[in-house]
Amino acid sequence: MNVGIKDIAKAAGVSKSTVSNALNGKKNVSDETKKMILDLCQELNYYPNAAGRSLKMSESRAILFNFSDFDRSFYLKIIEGIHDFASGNDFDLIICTSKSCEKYMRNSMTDGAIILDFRMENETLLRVARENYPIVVLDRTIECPYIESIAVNNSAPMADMVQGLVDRNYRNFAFLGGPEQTDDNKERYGAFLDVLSKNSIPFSRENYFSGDYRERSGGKAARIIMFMSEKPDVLVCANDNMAIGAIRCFREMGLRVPEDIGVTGFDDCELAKILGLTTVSIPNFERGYLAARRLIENIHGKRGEEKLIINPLIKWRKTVRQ
Amino acid sequence: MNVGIKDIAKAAGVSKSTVSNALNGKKNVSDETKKMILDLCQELNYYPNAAGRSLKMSESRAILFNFSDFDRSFYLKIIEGIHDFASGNDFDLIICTSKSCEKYMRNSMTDGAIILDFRMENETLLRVARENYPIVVLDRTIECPYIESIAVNNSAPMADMVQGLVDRNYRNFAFLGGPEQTDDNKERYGAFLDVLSKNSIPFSRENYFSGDYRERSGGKAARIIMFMSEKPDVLVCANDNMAIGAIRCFREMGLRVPEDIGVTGFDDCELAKILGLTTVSIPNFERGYLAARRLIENIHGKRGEEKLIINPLIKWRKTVRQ
DNA sequence: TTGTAAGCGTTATCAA
DNA sequence: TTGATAACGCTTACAA
Repeated sequence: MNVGIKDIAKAAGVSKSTVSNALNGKKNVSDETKKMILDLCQELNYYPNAAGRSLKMSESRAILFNFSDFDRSFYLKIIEGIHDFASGNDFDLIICTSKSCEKYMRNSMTDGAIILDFRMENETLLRVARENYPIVVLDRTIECPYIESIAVNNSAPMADMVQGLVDRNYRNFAFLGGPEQTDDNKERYGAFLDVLSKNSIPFSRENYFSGDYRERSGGKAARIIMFMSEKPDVLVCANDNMAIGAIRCFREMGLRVPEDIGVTGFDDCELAKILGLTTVSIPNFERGYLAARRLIENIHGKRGEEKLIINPLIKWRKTVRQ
Repeated sequence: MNVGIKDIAKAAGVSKSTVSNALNGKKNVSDETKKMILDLCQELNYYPNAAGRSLKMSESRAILFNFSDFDRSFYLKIIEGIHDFASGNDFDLIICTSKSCEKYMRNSMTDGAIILDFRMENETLLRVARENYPIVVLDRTIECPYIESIAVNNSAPMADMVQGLVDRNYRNFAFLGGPEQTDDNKERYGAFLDVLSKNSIPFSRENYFSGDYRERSGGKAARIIMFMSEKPDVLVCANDNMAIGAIRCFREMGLRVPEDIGVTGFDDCELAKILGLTTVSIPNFERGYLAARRLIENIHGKRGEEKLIINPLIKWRKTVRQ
């Protein structure tokens, strides 16, 4: 149906092997024949079928990136970082958004994968990762020789930020968490609790709200807070999107930020900059770039580097009082 | 290296065909054998190799999306729309960011493609599109039975918006264009010129600035405008990102928007909402959704539907005077 | 320098 | 209900 290697062979009056050799720059083919074949490929508009090729070769010079949350625009920055390193190193990038991602990790179309999807299960990754299919995870840590992680240090900056809030005289804290199984959320919440307890500030579980990292769940929490008799004076959110949702909702309902209530986020997305949200800034382009570099090093057989940890900075802006 | 169908066959003591039949739900295999095979697949952690399969089948139930501009976060919305329809119809979505995209359009890993990348050449698309590889383009129109387009009506809303500016008593216009070869830009600029000429408002080519749709080029244009002796009273931008870049720069340099100069965009991205940018609102989730629907209809052989044109609305916000 | 033939992991056809 | 075999498009020994 499509023009294939054998069509070229026929048209050129040579064998398939010769065409293959010519195309792959092997030296056992005369310049004359080679030129003829190359011209013919152009003319007949031939393009090698990668399925056939990678079936045979089991290497593809391509990597896979998996994500599935479209609410968070920092994914674009990560993708850009991955793309940047990969294409600079002559690797293609394929992005997969579905759970059927497992299929693409096993089909010899890619040589390794970068995962940033909390719905992806550890078990799946452990099943798939192997000598010649390394994986880099961006949102967790997994003990496995073929899985590396580029971790973001969540605890330290969250602790510093909460301490900063205490120093700014906030005393009645609320926390809006993300999906509870995620390491991100655990670490952020853990650091938050630690600092409060270190400062002997009580925290009641009633002031914990459960969200899903999406803007909508920020609004939901804000609406509940509006009806609390004793309102918290600051809402610490496990990510920016929820913080933004909360701020919008507070303002719509007439609560001023930061005068009536402070709000903080985590991520430093585009909107955070614009809105002046106090938050923790994760360098996402760099994160993607480093992930791609690690993965490709692994694909080339370089193993056992030490775990990379990225240390984000706090951006004090105007959604908390000075 | 990976466990394959023949390993299962061997372990089960049956033939490859039987395993294949069992896995693909064919009815010519006894319940007993089937269960045994399925259990074995679980246990041995077998996963069919998609390269092998699609080589044989030349259909993959997957579609390809191509883009390459990471500055524009509306891509995420489009991806979400595509993903939504595709996964609802049991198609996988693969996203490709590089020019090597052509490779993936030809490798039988996908059944069709959606293109939104102005660097992709028409010629390439014409070469690739065929009976069983339909394409949907989102940023242009191509005459070809296998290429459909979901177009955004650029002219009408741009014309209405510029007329609205005239009605608001703006008289000295500047225009910041995108990449000049793109249809988007041509139509937006064309409509802009039309309305001015209809209103007998002169427009000098000196007031045309050339950009690349990225934020940075908005800043560049703004800086030039700052040094013009006779400043325009409104800057019409071919997209939001450039408008945002321009506004930031104006404000940094002490020019007030809209008091000293009006600014308009095109897209209605997230930031536009926050910043109160007057712009044209393109429904991107829907655009992606419709593109996926069209593409999958085409894959199923449904051809010759009429061209879809999306009509965006104008959002009058606060970067122009009332 | 070129060609022949085997094999990568599947599915489809047809015979048992 | 099952199994043997050919085929998909490609690369690669190895033979010519």
